[in-house]
Amino acid sequence: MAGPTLRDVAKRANVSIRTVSNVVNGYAPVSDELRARVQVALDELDYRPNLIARNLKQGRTGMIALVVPELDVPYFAELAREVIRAARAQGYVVMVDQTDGDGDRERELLGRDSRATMFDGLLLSPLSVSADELRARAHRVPIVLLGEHIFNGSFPHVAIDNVSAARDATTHLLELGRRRVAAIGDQPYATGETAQLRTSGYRQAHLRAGLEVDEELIVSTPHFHRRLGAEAMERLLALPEPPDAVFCYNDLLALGAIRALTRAGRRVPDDVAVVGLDDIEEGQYSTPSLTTIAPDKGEIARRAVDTLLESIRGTAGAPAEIVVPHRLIVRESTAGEAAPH
Amino acid sequence: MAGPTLRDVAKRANVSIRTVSNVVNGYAPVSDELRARVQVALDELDYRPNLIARNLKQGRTGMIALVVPELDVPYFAELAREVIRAARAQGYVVMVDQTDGDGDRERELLGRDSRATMFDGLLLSPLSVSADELRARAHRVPIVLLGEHIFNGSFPHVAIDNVSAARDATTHLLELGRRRVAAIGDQPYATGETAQLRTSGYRQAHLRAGLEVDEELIVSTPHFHRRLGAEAMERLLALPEPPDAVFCYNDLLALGAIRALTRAGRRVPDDVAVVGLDDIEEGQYSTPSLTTIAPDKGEIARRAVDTLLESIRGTAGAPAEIVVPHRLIVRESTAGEAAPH
DNA sequence: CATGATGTCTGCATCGTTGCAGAGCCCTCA
DNA sequence: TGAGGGCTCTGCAACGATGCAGACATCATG
Repeated sequence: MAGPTLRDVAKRANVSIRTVSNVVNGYAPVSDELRARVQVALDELDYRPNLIARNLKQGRTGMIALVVPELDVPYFAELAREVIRAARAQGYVVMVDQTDGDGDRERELLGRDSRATMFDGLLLSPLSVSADELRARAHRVPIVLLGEHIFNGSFPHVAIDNVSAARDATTHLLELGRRRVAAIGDQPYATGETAQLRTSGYRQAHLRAGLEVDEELIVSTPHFHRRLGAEAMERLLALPEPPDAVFCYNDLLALGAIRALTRAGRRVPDDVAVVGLDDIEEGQYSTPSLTTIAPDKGEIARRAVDTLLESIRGTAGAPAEIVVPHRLIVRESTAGEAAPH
Repeated sequence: MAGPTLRDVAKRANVSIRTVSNVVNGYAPVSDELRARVQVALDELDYRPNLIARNLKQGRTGMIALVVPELDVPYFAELAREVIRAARAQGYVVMVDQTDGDGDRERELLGRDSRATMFDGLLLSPLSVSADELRARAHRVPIVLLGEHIFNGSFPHVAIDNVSAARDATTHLLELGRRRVAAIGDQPYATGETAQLRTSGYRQAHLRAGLEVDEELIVSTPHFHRRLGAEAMERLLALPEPPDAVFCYNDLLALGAIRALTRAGRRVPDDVAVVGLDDIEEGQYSTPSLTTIAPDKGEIARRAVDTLLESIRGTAGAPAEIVVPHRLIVRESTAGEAAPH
């Protein structure tokens, strides 16, 4: 199973190992005659360089790791795709790992026996590891954080402006004339920082419109999955005064909410308008199609990869908070008029 | 940036490098006193083993690569999740790469300078590389193929029985009393082997029901994406005698088709019933929810990983065609009665 | 002709780890 | 007492590649 090594090729071509290496890499000048002879031997043996050995010698692997909670959450899958593409453009490959949203697994990744040393850098989308834990554990591998707002000067961090994104979504609903706008996805505990930022934006929108927030309309969910969106919506529909619009903290929640509305016989957007966040492809094809806040995923991936590579090459400045643009995309789930009350 | 090595720890604890290694790995017996001293040095320096060096020495990396066409296609994302999980259960990590459905990229992966040598094995879901090409290029790395039917004895291959899956889907529609059942997703050219198997199952179902296939109702699509499903459906609706049911070769096509139907004002399933294939999570929450053929993805992942590891460990038998079960899941998109013509 | 510059090619050391063979030491038992 | 065995611990070589310094031959130059 083990392939031929430089030594084998060298023996066959009757030259030194070093010369074969030079031919393979084109490093040093080699005469045409020798080069040809070596090339023949390379071909005959079908030599492939052992990248592990090369990596050991050079102290780098050309691999970065992307760690996300769940790969089958469309947002992360789409982001992963962009990251892989951005890394490839810079000559790096990406190893994708998922933590299943499990804090222990996230910590394990930073632990003593982790495979982190195999990578030149880490792109991390943490769910429950705190910045302090990260700082305590991650010494030697450059890290860039994605999405979650646990930045405190220790690590570069790439994300959209969550507050203004949520504000834009909510304002859109208020401008449609909706007056009971619910919010699905708050997470009022330590690791729910992103969710809290979005709640903050939701409140700001009301404040600016001179409206009160009905606290009953803010529903928490431990995760951002379809099922929880549907359940939260059902609870909202059971209120004495149900909402006429919902801002969901991601598209999956929104799709779940729409599902619950449809099942309950409510029309979207006529009875209840729905806005999501993430702009996953699915939202373009759902019925009704989904109005959403679209983060620029390509830009997130590129900035994250670029920042990580700078850090790897040692050309990085101080860790920065990088804010990537987002925009509102209006589709059917909010396109109609509000039904008269 | 470079961390402490065994040598550094050894120097500090005043023992040999080998003893430190023994403590780290627990290989050989070490007296309690020495062990304690070494442990202190390990902790003080925060030693982490250099996995690249370990890999070089041991000739294995503990990494396998999973190569799929597109990671943001839900089926592949869900499969990737299962593969990562199955591999982790066996102590392996998975590097996910995508080829963007690009044959050249698939070939590049097998080429001289590929990173394939970094992996103990390859899980490949090829789109356009043929078995012959694979055989010619992939010598030393164990390979297991997923999904596509290019098996010819050279490589182990894990997939569902595509013919019977398609037959089951089509039969379900026929048994509902539908009589003009369309098929979306045929690919009548060299690299469309899987699609052709499904077309074959579609025909078999008609044959067994004693019905003719109207060739006009079989629509080809170069890819399996939502947009193409919608476009294909529009073409079918434009026929003088449009279908009253559609079997789509994957769920994305089906969701696109449903979208086109809804937009055209047709009711699903009343006017047109729709069946997909893959059982992606999205289909459970779409409106209407999607009847589909569900491959056992967990089983596919486990069998593929197990087979690959056997091959890596050299305990494999002859390459086998492994068939994984599937089942029909009936949801709203076919649950109703056909509308009277 | 001596000198140095240039162009090829080579051998040795090294990356950080583990496999292997064996050195000491202490204890047991004939 | 001394041979044998078990327990710890160590040093050397090796995995397969590249960095570096230098050997050797050739050639131009003063």
